[in-house]
Amino acid sequence: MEILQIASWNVNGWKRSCELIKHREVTVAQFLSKLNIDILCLQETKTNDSTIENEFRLLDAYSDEYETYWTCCKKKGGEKIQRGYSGLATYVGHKAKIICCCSDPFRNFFFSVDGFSDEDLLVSRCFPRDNSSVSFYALPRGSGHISGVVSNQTAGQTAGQTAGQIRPAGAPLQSVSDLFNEGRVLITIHNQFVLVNVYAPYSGCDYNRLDYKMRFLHAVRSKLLELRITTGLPIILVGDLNISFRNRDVHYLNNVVNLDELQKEINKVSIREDLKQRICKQIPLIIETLNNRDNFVIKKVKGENSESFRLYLNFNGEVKRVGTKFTSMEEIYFFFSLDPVFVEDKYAGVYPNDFFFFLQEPGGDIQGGDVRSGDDEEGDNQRRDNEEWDKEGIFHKGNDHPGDPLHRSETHHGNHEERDVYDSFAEESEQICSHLRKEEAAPIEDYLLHRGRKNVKCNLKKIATHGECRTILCRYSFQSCIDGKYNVKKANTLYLKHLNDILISLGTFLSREDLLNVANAVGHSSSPECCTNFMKNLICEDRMVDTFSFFYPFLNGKFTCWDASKQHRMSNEGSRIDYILVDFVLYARLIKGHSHLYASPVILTDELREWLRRGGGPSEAARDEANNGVVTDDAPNNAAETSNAANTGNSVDNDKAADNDKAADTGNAVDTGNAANTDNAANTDNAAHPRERSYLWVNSPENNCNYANYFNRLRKKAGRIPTEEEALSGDEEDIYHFQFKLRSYIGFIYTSPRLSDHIAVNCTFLTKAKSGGEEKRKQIPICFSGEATIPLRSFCSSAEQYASFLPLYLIDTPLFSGYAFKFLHPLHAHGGTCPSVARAQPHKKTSKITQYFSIKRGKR
DNA sequence: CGTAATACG
Repeated sequence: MEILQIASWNVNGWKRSCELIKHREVTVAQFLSKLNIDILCLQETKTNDSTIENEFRLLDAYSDEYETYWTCCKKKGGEKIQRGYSGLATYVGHKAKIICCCSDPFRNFFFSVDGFSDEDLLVSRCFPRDNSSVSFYALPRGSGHISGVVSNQTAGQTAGQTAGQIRPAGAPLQSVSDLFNEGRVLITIHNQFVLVNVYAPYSGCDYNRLDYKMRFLHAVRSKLLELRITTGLPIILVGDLNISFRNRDVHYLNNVVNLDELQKEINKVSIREDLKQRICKQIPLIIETLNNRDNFVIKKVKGENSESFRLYLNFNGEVKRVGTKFTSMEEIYFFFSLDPVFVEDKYAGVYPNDFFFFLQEPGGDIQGGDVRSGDDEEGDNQRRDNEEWDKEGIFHKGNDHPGDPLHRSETHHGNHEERDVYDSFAEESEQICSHLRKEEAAPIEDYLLHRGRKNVKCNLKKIATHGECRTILCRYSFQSCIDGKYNVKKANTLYLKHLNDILISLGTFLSREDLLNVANAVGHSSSPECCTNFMKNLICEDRMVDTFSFFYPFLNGKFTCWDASKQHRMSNEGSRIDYILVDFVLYARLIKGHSHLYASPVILTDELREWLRRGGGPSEAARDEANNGVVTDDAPNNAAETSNAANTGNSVDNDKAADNDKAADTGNAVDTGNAANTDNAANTDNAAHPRERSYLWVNSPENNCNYANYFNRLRKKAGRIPTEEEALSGDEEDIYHFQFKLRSYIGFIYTSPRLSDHIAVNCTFLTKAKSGGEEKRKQIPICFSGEATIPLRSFCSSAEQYASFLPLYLIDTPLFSGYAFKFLHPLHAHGGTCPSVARAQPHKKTSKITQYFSIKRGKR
């Protein structure tokens, strides 16, 4: 049973991290083989083209054991090239055979297209959570004109803006590709999936770049939609998304609590009755105090070389000091004022809230250029030259799809919503796929279109005739925010740590467990709602699986990133912003592995060391676990373990096993309302199943904290790289290598904080479906796009099933891609390169590398 | 505080 492990890691400068890794492992290849990583996706490499070319040895960019793909920041803010910023790399081992690669994903995306009308609409779907929508239009050949796109060269000449455009001078409407040019997306297409490596922009501590970030994210989402359609392959989206979407994805003290909600839902919080009453009594006073800034008394304290601020609050005449110290007045008001906080959307009116792309036969009037081989960078430029740029730059506001108002009510207790989605999909998908196999497409199509799924609008007349059209236009629209402002803090909300500060000053003392219980019951992520909604759309609407939270919905304290400047890794005060999301189709191939292992950040505490040495555990529980196949040897590659993992019901495609495991997780879950579970897991000496006890012990908050900072011990205060004399003690050596002994299938790889302020996240797949192989694939190749080799017409007539299901993409995305994936042949799989995406080559050991990376920097 | 170029996370 072949398995494939993918890891994603924000390395915060690959040059240095790589150097450190090589100091221990000699080569990156050895590091990868030690961790059984077949594909390593890196973010924040901070490299540039010339570094890759000139210092490829330093970066281990060339090896016999893998290929490497790179993208770098081209420029920032439309200005000069910023070197040493952002940048991605994907290291691909030979096992994960790559078909092609694209480092310029938005080159065929447009902000605006003219020459189509509502009558051309095939089908559209609105996603009410954030009012984003996807629409397909079937256009007669030759219609549809790219507009609103001004190349950089002509931008200066068209400075006199058309009426109706609010674009400030000096902010030319660029092409989509030119706007997202910071080396943040790297796509590799493999035999069985498309891998999208992403580094989402950081909003900035003052949310200065939230507008850019949201537009970037929506662009990525529209690219995912395009990739699903044009490749027929499922997507694996990995990387640093700079979003924590659940309350559990941020440290409990950094959860945001709504005071009204806390008051109303106090009974959901498992804390002592007297504490509940105390809190409920004090909330009105807190609200009253914080609502009037006259109650804020702020004192400036001069330090030796810095100043800090202290906060005193006037509680109805009683003045109490709150918290310790703060860095600024603004910070205090941001945290303690109950007013909502908004930030301006600087892009409002500058860029339209639409992304367009075409699906059509080659040689059409719009795309112009002929099909070229992937490594011909001129093709792109020629295509550009042939295009008729509309210098008016008119764009349309995406208001065609009035949907439900924003904000669907949602609870924040785990991710039940996502689970319901998965469950209902799995059932329905099975039914429909079996129907499809019998080639009875039409009734199913009718069924899907007519079953009244709301938010879907379709034009049945157009659908009936769209085979005659030769161009399909796809439009992704989004509502960036309301009234040109993003809400980054809601009214009546406080960080739990600040609420705690206030409660302390009022004489109410909550224990760590109490606070954790408050966070789990009514806490919210501190990411802005527009960001969490984006993630929820990926999961609930596009139905991707967040591999970590899906398998571990209730774990607390599992983070991928910590603020290095504040040494927060020591206290495990972090956030989970690095993800591996997969299209639902791949869900059945994920290897869950052993429950405590894919929580994985296993650290060598004395107890665990002893546990390992004995091959048993702190109890019969762990021994039981060990006998069950816990890896204690140094050769996690051995076949026995692999087949064990794959066949003993740990693989999720065995429904029964999955249910059992899920049940175990839920039973152990800390938010069962039992406060004792949370922090005292290790000590809980109840009658729980040994396996559960072991699980609780390994995943207790104490251990989480240990995991988080254990490798700090490797941190040497003196010198950047330990010299030979500083060679690590046997103990540390032990510890270092320990992380490679226990194999994690889905979870985290707790890399040393010396390497990066992020750790790596990983997940593992079976490369072949388990149950007796797949259904026989049809010899109908799927790959069509602006530069596809398959004319849409012939495609439609020979694969009318697939074509007729195109609209269903919107109605049931996983069904669509599941069908394509299961039954049709991706063109890429046998055709070598894929013309629609091949735009970059693996790094090669040659003196002239740069030519392969100058895709977007060619002449315009 | 660390990476990298003098900003950014």
